[in-house]
Amino acid sequence: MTRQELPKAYDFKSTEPRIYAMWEAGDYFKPWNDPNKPGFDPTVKPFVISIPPPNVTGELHLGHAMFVSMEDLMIRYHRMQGYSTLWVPGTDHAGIATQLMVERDLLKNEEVTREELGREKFIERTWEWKRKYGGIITEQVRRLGASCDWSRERFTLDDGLSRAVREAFVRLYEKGLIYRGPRLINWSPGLKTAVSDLEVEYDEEDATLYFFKYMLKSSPLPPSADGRGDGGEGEFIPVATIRPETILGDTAVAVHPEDERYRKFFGRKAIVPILGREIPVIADTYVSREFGTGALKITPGHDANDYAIAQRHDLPIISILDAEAKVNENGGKYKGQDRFEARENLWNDMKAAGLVIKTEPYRTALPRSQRGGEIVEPMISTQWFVKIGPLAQAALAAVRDGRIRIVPERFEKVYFNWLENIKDWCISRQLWWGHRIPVWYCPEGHMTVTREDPSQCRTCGSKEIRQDEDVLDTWFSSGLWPFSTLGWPEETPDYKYFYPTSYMETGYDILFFWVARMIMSGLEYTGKIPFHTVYLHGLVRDEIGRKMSKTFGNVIDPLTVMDEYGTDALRFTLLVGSTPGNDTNVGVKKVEANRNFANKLWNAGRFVINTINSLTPHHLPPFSEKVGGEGEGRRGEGEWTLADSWIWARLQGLVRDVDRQFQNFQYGQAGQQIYDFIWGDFADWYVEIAKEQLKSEATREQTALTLARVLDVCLRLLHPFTPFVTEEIWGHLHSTLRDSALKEICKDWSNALIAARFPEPRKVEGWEEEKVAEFTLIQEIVRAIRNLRAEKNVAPSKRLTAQFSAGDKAGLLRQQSGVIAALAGLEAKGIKINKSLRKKPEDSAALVVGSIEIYLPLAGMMDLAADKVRLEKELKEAESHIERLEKLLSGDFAGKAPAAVVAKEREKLEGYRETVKKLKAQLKQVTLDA
RNA sequence: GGGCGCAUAGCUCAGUUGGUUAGAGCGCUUCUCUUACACAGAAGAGGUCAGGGGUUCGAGUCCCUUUGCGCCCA
Repeated sequence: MTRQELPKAYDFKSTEPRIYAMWEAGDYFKPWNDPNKPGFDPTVKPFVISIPPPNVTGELHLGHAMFVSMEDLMIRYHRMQGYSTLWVPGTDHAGIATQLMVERDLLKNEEVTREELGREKFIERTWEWKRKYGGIITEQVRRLGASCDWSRERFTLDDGLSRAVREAFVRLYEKGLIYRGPRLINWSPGLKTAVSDLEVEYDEEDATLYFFKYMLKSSPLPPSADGRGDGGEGEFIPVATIRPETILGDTAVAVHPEDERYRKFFGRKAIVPILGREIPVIADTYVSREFGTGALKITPGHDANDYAIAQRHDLPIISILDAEAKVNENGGKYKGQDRFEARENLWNDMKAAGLVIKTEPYRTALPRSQRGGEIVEPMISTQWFVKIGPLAQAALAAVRDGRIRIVPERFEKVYFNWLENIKDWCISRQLWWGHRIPVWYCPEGHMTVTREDPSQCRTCGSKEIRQDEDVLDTWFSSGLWPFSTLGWPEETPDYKYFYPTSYMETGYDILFFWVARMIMSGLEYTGKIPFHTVYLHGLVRDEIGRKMSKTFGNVIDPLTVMDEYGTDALRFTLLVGSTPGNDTNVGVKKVEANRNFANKLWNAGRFVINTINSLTPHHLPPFSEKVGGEGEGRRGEGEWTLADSWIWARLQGLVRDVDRQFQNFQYGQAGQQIYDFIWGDFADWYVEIAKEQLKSEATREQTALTLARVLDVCLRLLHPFTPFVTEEIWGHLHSTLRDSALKEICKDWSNALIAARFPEPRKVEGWEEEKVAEFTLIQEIVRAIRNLRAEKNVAPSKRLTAQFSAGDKAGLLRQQSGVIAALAGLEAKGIKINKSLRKKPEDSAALVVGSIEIYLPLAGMMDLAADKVRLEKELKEAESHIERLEKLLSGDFAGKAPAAVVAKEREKLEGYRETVKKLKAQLKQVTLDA
């Protein structure tokens, strides 16, 4: 049989698209138990994740790469465990972001604004845009290897999802949980829409604190004792503000009730500068006496705290700004001016009027629009709100009583804190791209709120109805995502079988925006939790922990990285470099290292495959009874070599560890351990020993068998992390095995690794510990010899002879002399192993490994002085260990620590005592020779 | 103001029921193109696990506290 040689380096470029196409064509991404197909078994437990839908017109960034990698890992792991697995993909219409994108494009290419175009035409154009660019992000998600069921892909503006949104809105309305009214909201003047509290960000910035005089109206009261406050002219309260233009909307000046400085002014009237309006001086404990001048101007129409004070004191509320944040008719002569322009002009006018005291630089947190970046203006505006209290209570209970688990746990506190202090949710947006609010008004002012578009007013029958102009917050529809994507409000087969979903995996930055709202919505509309586990990953930062930003220029483009190092390398970097809920720093150096790992695996695989290929069937002893059956794991007996037993024991230990890590969501740790095993144990040690074992007819086949089995398990373990390279190697391994003398071992393998079973932990059989200990001794011996060779600059090609004084380990060493010789560069025939040596070999350097002494003939390279230094150093170290252990064992430790732990330490002590004995003898010899 | 997180090798980070010689990658030093791999192999240097206190036979790991940095909420 002829096989084409596998290339020396793993070629991810040609492999990845081919493998992904194979998976898709093979329907591997679909749940094997499908409620829409014959033979469906409703008792089979599914595993379901809904993808956090990326912006439909967005482009892939590392945040996407992170969640796709993480969720694909979860999905592949569960799929390999046999769950009927569904990962629902889809995209979000992302109201503001998309609308801005299209507006910008229209302005740039056609010099037309959306207002000029008109609502209908603009929406049409946005759909066109979506059709043109909407596929880019999903293609990029595919490139990451995402094994989602593309036949179930959804979009938040789909007919079905739009129906879900309308159903949700109408239900809430009917329950009285949605209302409309004028409230103080956050207004984004750039976008000309209301935004929710969450969409406002606060950053410390340089600002100016303006100090001015609030003149008091002459008092009708009689003069006071100190002769001041006599109602005369010139009295004022000094006030400090960051936003002088809001003076135009002031309706009071507030001071602390116990503030002696201003006490005398209570009940007096102050005069609004320039406008001349009279406003009361009020007392409120909210005022901080320490801040500024201790007096606070109250602008209830443009400040949330002032609004609250105004409610308490029944103050009038004056709006002074319009939708573009320009001064309106309430601003007198400043009408029509931009808020910052008005600030300057008003201040100048006040200066001229002698009302100004001073200005000072000041640092404060300014509210900015998360999207537009401009300063958000609190304004009174008529908007739609969700009365969130009852929903929040249900959502709190679901996490409190454990129906929903948040990983890592500490985010539960954050979640509780937010929901306990939640405010009503402003859900209307003055945008065009989104779900239009399903409310119609007639000229009489009646509202009609229906699931189907009405043709007349429900109250008066008027046919002159018009729909509310606003659309809903995008997060309103995202909140329905886990069930709307499965068909809700219809009781579809998918909804009935796959809902509630299993995990919700996303970044902690949208815990409030999205996760909490999904939980509230899920409980409200479906009566069920939308998922039982929330896994939160951290943010991806650059290699030194800075947030990635285009303006800063430190953005790493995942597509470029994948072009350069392959998808698996990027995925492995993101998965292994992160711990739950913690931010992770990514640099291309790490990706490169993981590209190297993929190549290492590839080459180890290549070695195994070539080995199997070169087995000649007719030379083989009857082996099949060893191959199959339950006994295959028992590597501690019979013909298995020490290395065979060792690698098998280590592998089973790895499988147990990985299993445990996966249960605890420690994916990074699991990946790291698989990496260490493959590179450190399998490639560096077992493969090297296998080369020796393959030379001997007696051990050839069992070695090939072990190589194949260990590689197989490694590939299965690693597949959820690096699906492409593992699938590719496994495919070669599978086809090679099928045509080999070892075909028995792959008889129950699936066609593709993606559908293979994940390794399950086996019980320890009892022989493992001893074999691992024995092999560890061999490793120590080999390392000691290599070390000395390197120190003495012995050429790697130079084969040395060696004599061992091995005591009770002589048997083991004789048995393993071939391994030691091969790995340590010794001449196999030149190795002499005795229990003890009557006299020390001449011109030899001595090594001590525990109770074993090793003599290497290094005539001509001997440096007795250096040897003495080396031996003394080792002696000192061993003695310090003895001292430490003796102290330890003579203390309470021996009595209170578990027996096994104590025994282990005793054993160590014995080992060091042996070592010291040997070292001392060596030193004596060296001294004599010198 | 309230809450949370982080501080471990030159750099970036692992280290989850506390077990006694703290690990990896990158970087650094020396050697080697040994027929799986130079995207590699071998050897090596490098850490009082931020400071202090406590619990314990035993603390990087648990508790308290100080300092520095970051984040969230108000």
